[in-house]
Amino acid sequence: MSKKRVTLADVARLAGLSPTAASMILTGRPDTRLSAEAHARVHAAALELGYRPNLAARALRTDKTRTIAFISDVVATTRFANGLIRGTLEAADAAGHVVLVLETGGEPAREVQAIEAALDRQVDGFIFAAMRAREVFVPALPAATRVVMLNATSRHHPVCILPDEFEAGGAAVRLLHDAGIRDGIALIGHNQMVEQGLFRSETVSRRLSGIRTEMARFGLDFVAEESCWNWEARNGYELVCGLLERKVPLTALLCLNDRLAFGAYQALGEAGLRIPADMSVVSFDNDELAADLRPGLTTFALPHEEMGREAVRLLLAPKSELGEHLIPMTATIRQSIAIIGEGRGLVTEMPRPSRSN
Amino acid sequence: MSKKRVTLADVARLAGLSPTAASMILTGRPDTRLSAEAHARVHAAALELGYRPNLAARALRTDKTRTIAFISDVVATTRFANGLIRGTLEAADAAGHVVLVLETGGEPAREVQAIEAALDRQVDGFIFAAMRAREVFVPALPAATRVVMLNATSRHHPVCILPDEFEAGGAAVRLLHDAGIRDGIALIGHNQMVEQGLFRSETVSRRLSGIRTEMARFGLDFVAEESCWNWEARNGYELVCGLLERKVPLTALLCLNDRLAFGAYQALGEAGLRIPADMSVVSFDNDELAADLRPGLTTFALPHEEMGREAVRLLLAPKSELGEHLIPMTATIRQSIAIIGEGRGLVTEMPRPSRSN
DNA sequence: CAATATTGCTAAAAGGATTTAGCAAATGAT
DNA sequence: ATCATTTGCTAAATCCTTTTAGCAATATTG
Repeated sequence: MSKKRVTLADVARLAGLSPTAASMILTGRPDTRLSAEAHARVHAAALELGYRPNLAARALRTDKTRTIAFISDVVATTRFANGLIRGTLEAADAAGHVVLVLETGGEPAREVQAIEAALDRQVDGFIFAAMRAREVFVPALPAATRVVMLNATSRHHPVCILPDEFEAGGAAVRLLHDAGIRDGIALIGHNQMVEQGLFRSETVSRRLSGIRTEMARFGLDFVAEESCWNWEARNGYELVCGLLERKVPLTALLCLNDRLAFGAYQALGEAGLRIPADMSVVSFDNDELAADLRPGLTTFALPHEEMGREAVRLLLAPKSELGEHLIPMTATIRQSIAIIGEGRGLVTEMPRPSRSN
Repeated sequence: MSKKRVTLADVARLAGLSPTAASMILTGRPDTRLSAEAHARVHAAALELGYRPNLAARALRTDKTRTIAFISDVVATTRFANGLIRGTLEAADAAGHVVLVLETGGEPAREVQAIEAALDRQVDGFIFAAMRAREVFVPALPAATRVVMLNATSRHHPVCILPDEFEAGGAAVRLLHDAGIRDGIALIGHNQMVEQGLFRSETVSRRLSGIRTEMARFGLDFVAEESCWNWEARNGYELVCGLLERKVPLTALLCLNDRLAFGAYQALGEAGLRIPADMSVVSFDNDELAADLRPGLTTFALPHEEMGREAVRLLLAPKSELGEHLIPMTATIRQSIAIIGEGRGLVTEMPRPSRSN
């Protein structure tokens, strides 16, 4: 009938024991010498009263909150890197932790604020996530703070998680090669600066490096390398229109992301070319879009969800496992490549939640 | 040099005052009678030591954490309702609060767990969000708990925020009417069950109701009402292919979401029909997709971001403002309607973050 | 049997803030 | 000069849990 919260003292009283005993039993201390009967009485009392420990009080004493701070530029608030947060939430939940999500828009001032807000709340660790894999500036933190960089790197925090772009780049080339394609392959979205790792994501330069390495291994050459700065649908459209106008002999398009590929689809459609009969297309990201295109787009997914899960695992691991953790990118095979050889890394498509409003 | 946290006692000591005084001054109590000099000394000391209050300790005493629980089915982890969380984070940040994000996948068991995890951490209030606006089951909560339903409703929690679908439905019809279109309007995605509010989102039934009311007001009739259960691109494609086969005389397609519209684009494209010259299209959602289509799709955006902000405002408002809070949906005018009259509610398109990996 | 170990449990302190009750000095009223 | 207020500040209690140190009773050992 009383409106107050049930406290540990209440449980102890009902069990006829001291709060000390109740605490030891409920927190499952190993070395305690309390009787089996005491255990039973305390657990029964806790159940009967519906006891829930006050985590603020516990945090005050133990400095542990079972709370993780997820600090990102725009991960939670754009659709792009959504899997990162999905994986993080899922793994945190499984580990009995909870996630404080803070977005900074990449602004250093807000970043500092976010970190302070999290520190004030005694979080157990930090995950710094970035929408595009990149070096992220992390303001100074207390020495012992546990930190994992997710889809990001940092000079001061060596534990980081990245997609294995080099391998995926090679795999994309293999997919075309296995399909019997030898000539007329165009690279869509190449950019000198990016390739040299000067701008944007460091990982994309690895993707390109993987592509070139594998092309060389097979003795293949690009018939064209179309460069652009942004990777939007419009850019893909314009680049492919250009190629068609110049009558470059094309067999396959290796697009650096799905939006470029979407633009390519539009250009090819308007030119009356059929995919994959007249042209094969392969791409990266596995955007939601890729499944809706006609025909479905074969593309290498960024393993965001898996990366998020791994971030939580590393953050809560007993000792930190330093270094880069590369997560494999798997191909989702659809119908955009005229497959002659057998597909590798084939993944059946996952059902997605459908939407109605 | 010491590694320990700076505590209020340290500040008080440095200022030559009691912790009581320091607390009163730093929390900015109004009625205190402490001297101006004392204020100055305490603030100076806090600054010098870099004092940050321990929120766990404060929470223990005051039961306030400046933390909000955002509990949703799949909002944070799908791209669809992303704006909800963006708006929430933004407004919470502005109000000096922090957001605990918990996803339940809509499973009642996980919902209960999530609520308990949040209650254990003494959150100041709950926002229950749903991907599609719908009645959400909320497990019992302590009586005084502050709750806002976001894009959702609940029998027990009267404060809710919904998009103004009725109005938007009418506005979509007006857009076509203003463009001089009188005949050959097809409704794509109609569904009897949805319209009666029996399934899915309650708000979509309002959207349909707004559409029909406005059609009636103008004395217009649909030339066809194509029904389907899912609202994916493939459904739009199939429905429009069907209409074309049956040679229904079409002028405009009123699609119930952008994915259906995307499918319609594909079907029209394959049939060699041009938008908007041969066919106007209008739709709902303002999916990212809508901007990438050729031509750009005119569509009514779900005001998710604004809704998220409003949720925080209502949650933290001094007294709860009961009832439904309808947020207007604004049209983003692109090129998919042959505009003859003048466009209303025209919104220039916002730049979106571009993406490269 | 006396000395020692073990068992089963508890009192009290600690963690860091807020808040209630109240003290001493200065000021004002009579 | 005396009593009542006001001013400026503080001691101590409180929130709830964990943890250290240790007590009393029983069991074991020499």
